[in-house]
Amino acid sequence: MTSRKPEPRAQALADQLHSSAIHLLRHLRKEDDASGLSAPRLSALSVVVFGGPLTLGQLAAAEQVKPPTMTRIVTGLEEDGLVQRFGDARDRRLTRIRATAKGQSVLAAGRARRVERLAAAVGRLRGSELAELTRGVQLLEEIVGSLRGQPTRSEPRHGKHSAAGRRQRSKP
Amino acid sequence: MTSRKPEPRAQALADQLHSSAIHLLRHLRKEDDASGLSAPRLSALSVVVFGGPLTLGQLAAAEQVKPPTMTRIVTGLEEDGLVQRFGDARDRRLTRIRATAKGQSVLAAGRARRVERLAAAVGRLRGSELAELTRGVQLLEEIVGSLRGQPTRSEPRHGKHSAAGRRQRSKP
DNA sequence: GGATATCGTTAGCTGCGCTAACGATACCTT
DNA sequence: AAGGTATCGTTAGCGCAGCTAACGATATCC
Repeated sequence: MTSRKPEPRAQALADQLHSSAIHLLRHLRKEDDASGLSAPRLSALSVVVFGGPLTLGQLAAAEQVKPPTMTRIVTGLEEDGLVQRFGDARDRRLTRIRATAKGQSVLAAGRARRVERLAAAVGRLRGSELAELTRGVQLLEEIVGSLRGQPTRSEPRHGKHSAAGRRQRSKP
Repeated sequence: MTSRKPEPRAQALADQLHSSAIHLLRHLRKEDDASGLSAPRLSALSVVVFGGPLTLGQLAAAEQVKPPTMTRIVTGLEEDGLVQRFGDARDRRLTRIRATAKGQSVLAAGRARRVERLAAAVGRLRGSELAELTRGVQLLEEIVGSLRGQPTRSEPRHGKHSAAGRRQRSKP
C-alpha cells in the first residue's frame, strides 16, 4: 500500500458517492410509504421473502438489529398476515419465520413501485451511458463488499445522554 | 443502439443500484454513531452548517419533517451546544437557527470519519477503475437530479393501523 | 381595532432501537 | 441419569423520532 495521503481524488469521489446515495434513497423512500409498511418492516420482510425461512435470531442479525427489536417487527408483520412463525421440531427453542403469499405479493408490489421509478430515470440514459453506469454500479458493489471486513474504529466521545438509546456499543 | 424497450436492462440495473445504495449507507452509518449524535440530528446539523441560518420551519421542510419534530431535534442540538436559536426582529414569530463553532467542528469530524472509510475503499481501486467509477457517480448524480420533479403517484392501500405514525401523506 | 393567517411550541399517540432479566430448551459434564 | 451452563426468544422498561391536534404569540388584512 502506498497511500500515506488518502488521495484527495478518492476523498472527493467518496464524498460525492455518499451524498448521492443519501439523496437517492431519500427520494425512493417515498414510494415505500405506499405499501403501508415502515422501513424496518419492509426490509425485514424482504429478507424473509428472498432468504427463505429463517430463525428470528438470523433475521435479527441480517438486519443488524437485536433480537427483542426483531421480535416486535415480526409480531407486527404477523398481525398483518405477511409472515408466519413456526417452530422447529429439532430444536424447540427456535422460532422460524416464513413469508406468506400475501407477504410476497406486497413486497413485490412495493419493490416494483420503487424500482420502477428509478428504472424510469435510468432508462432515460443513452445506450453508452447505460453501459458506463453499469460498470460504475459494478465497482460500487465491490466497494461495498470490501467495506464489510474493515474494523470500525470508534469510541464514543462527545455523547452525553445520547449513545445509549439507539445502537449497540460497548463490549466489555 | 436505440432500444425502445429499455425495460429489463434498466430495471435490473436500477435494482442493483438501489440495493447497493442501501448496503453502502448501512455500513457507513456505523461511523456516525461515533459522533454521539442520532441520524436525524446529524442530518439537521448538516443542513444548518451548510445552509446558513434558517428558520425552524425551513429546516423542517428541508429535512422533510413536520415542525413539532424539528422543534425537538433542535432542542436536543441546542442542549448539546451545537446550534443556537435566535429571534428575528422583523418577524417575532420566527425562530432562526444557526450552528455554533462546536457544531461545525463536530459535523466536520463526523463527515471526515465517514468519508475516510469510504475513501479507503475507493482508494484501493486502480487508476482506470477510479475513472470509471467517477463517471458512474456523475451519471448517478444526474439520475438523482431527474428524480426530483417526478410526481409521486401513490395511495396508501394496505395500511391498517399503520401509515399513521410515521410519515406524512394525506392531502384532503 | 377586530377577524384571519402564520409560526413555533406543547401534549399525547405509535413505532423502533437498546439493555436487563427470565423461562424454556438444548448441550455438556460428571 | 442428573445438574450446571449456554442459547434462543420473549417480556419489561427506557429514550428518540415521526405524526396530529390544539394553543399562544405575532403579523397581516380589511
